Amino acid sequence: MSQAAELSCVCGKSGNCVIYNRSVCAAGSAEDLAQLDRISHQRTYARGSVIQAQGEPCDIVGNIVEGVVKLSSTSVNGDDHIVGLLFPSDFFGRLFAEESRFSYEAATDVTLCTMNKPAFERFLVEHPAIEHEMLKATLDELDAVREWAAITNGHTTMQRVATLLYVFSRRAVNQHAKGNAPASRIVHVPLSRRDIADYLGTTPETLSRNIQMLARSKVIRNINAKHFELLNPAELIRHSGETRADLDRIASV
Amino acid sequence: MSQAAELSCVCGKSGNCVIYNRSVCAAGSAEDLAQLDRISHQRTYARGSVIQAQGEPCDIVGNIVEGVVKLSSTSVNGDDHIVGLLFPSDFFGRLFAEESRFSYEAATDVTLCTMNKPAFERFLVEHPAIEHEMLKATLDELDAVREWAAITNGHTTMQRVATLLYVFSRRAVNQHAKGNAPASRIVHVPLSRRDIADYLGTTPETLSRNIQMLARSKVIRNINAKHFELLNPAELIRHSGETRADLDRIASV
DNA sequence: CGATAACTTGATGTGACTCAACTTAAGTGG
DNA sequence: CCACTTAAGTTGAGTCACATCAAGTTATCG
Repeated sequence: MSQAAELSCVCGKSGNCVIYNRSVCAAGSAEDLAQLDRISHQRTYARGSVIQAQGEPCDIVGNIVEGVVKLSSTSVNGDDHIVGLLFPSDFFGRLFAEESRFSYEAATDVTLCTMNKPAFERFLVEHPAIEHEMLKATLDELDAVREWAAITNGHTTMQRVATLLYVFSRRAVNQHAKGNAPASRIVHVPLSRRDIADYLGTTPETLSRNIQMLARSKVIRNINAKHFELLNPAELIRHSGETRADLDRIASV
Repeated sequence: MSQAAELSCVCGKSGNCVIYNRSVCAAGSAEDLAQLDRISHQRTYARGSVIQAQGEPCDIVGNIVEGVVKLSSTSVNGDDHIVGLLFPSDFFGRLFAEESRFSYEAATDVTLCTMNKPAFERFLVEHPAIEHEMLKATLDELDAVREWAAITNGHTTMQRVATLLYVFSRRAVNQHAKGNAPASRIVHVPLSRRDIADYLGTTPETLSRNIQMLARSKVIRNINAKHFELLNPAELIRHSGETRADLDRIASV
């Protein structure tokens, strides 16, 4: 937070953007970025606030600069379901549609680089190279969502929990360090138990039991509610029911 | 089958394509279509045959002309998971990637309009308007996959079964008739029980029990394994746990 | 430091998976 | 074209993982 606050907008031509080299903006020329710079500006949202409500007309899109945004669907009987998590450099918002079928909510305090949706849509049509990047990114996202759907559906809660923990440990590495660095021993999961449960398709109670089970068997150690120490990564992978290669692929998206 | 066999390719300039007005080709000019016509040709696959194996390099893409293609993922322990079903006019294949993370298999006998992948990719880059349509279609698909993920995850098997039956009844209507015609009384689900189970994230046994339960309570009537008569649509909707509006939206994708 | 939310732990009921037998449908070759 | 074979679908019994309800414990924030 403190660091991101002093940075210019994501696509700023000054080039000091934290996520620049990982977002779609990377495909644009200096002039393109200058143009994007004009239609974008940074905004912060407190944890829990709604960025875009389900079914509401959406007028902003953009990139996550910092924090985690949850993409969720609330059914008629009131239970939430998280269908996606968005991390720094991920694009948010629903292009080319009147309204969003899902709600975008700040799962942590977040910093976003927001743009007026119609303005960005016009920009895309005028810049096929960047629209091409958007298409590629969307195709990757589609694969990732399907992969996650396959995981949440065919596996036990323990397998999902283990997968999530391992993927988060890898993702943190992918974002901070470069190359194929080993997984950090400390895993930070910045989500509440309820959000994790909604993402994994289970309840906070069952989730807690599984986490404690992993802690009792010395696979992880609970530092606090959102921090874990990875004592036995190999065992964690075994619990996930996936191969290491698959897990690393999921984490890389 | 018999009818599709005598039709020219999907994007044929002769304009007698069955799915033309629903596929991305609709955005192209006459010249564009002629160009597509040159790189595409129709192929048929027998039920059960693999169009594109998981993890294999993929060299073809295209549109479904007739039949149903299942997009599935096989995990290490061998159980299949269907992450998507493709119907006539849907695009298949993984653009801009070396290999497909999922396998494409013919769930019924299918007729495809296939194109050489690199050739179509080159075509897209040269035709931003059509690539724009691809992006919109992909965004729609992403929404649909997420919506389905939310359904399979938070609902009981009965709710999923009811949803599937209702959506299939609507989808058939959307494809054959035009406008907001009432749902047909006869629902045709051209998939095997195993495929349906893999799609719904359950087993053939549990699926069968739920279908028989609906039949016993006179909500549907089993004509044969793949055909059902809708005796009480309102009850079916009630069993699905969704609103009618939501179901219709799902079916329209 | 007190209040409220977040998380953990316990007890209990049940939906759905598993293994297994049976029935019906779909191919196949003589 | 019909017996034979094999696959597909249905039904049954038993078990278990997980949701639910409820109480207790630990964080978090004013």
